[in-house]
Amino acid sequence: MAEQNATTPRWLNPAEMKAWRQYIIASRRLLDALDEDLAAHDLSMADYEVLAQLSDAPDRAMRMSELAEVAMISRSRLSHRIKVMEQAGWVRREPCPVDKRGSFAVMTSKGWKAIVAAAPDHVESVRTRFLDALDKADQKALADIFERVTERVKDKELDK
Amino acid sequence: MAEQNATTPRWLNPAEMKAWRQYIIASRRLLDALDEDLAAHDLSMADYEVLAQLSDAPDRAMRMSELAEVAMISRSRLSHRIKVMEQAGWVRREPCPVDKRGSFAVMTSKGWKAIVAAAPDHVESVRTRFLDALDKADQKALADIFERVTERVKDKELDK
DNA sequence: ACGAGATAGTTGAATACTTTACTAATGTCG
DNA sequence: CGACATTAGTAAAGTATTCAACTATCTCGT
Repeated sequence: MAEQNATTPRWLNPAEMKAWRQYIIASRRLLDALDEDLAAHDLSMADYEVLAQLSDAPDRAMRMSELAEVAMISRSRLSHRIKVMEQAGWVRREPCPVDKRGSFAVMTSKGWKAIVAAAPDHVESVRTRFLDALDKADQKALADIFERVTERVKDKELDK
Repeated sequence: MAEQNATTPRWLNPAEMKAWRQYIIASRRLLDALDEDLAAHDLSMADYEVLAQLSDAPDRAMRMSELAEVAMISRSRLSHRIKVMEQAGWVRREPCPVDKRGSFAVMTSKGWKAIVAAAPDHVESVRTRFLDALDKADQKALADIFERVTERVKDKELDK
């Protein structure tokens, strides 16, 4: 249960409200737009992230749990997605010899082709829809701000 | 189909990469955390947004299409959500007398109580997890940046 | 006034995701 | 060693969301 805010809540002042609303609205639009762009390659942002992480791993193989972790999705969800990626021929599973409970997701050459085909368009989307709106100072400011946000979110995570 | 990037793609340089990754990762964590916080009130971010928008409308009533628009979800999705909110007794539908195709979503007093109960906790979440990481200059910088992002995304939307 | 197209809203089916529970294997601590 | 808790991964069931019709109404040009 959330803590009781017994005291009068401190509503957002106009500047806070503007920062929050602009951020949250732009982010939704941006993410939707990036998803639309990726749809041309039959990918969602989540699937792209899974494949991108996998393609960066040694031998383009990764344990399921670790892949779920770095792609920031649940194990169950990853399991489902890998099932459909397997059907698409982009990935196959291999048992882990060391830990017999475990299994690897391994990217196939077809999967590699898929990510290589999608990546340039995706990067270009990120540029034209997001990065091009930022000068160098903005890049730095954003990186710093969201690094702090990550810290805060993580901290609060712990004390629950 | 996406435009062909026939030329060598311009990959992200380290500063660009950092801004993008910090932003995207922090945002996912943040949104997940806010959703978790709202779960204490049986709400998702999307449902909260629907109710918040509705509670701000004159007579706490709004046409379905307009509500979908401002809450940034599809009409179909809104239709489904309103069905469950109706079951929860938070909202009821009323036919529009002027346009007989149309209908209003109207917030009930029970729905009002629900949003009034959730809002202070939610605002507090937004503060502690996000706004508290920003000083006044950051607030301004963020608002400006994401205003530009919204413009860019909207512009590209048009030329497709 | 009327017919072609647009709009509002909903629905059912398909797909995606979450939750919960389960198996099998591993770690751990007396 | 050997019970007990923990971890890896999956799967079934339940819920949510998208997609593709579909109905009813409205708009507009002629």
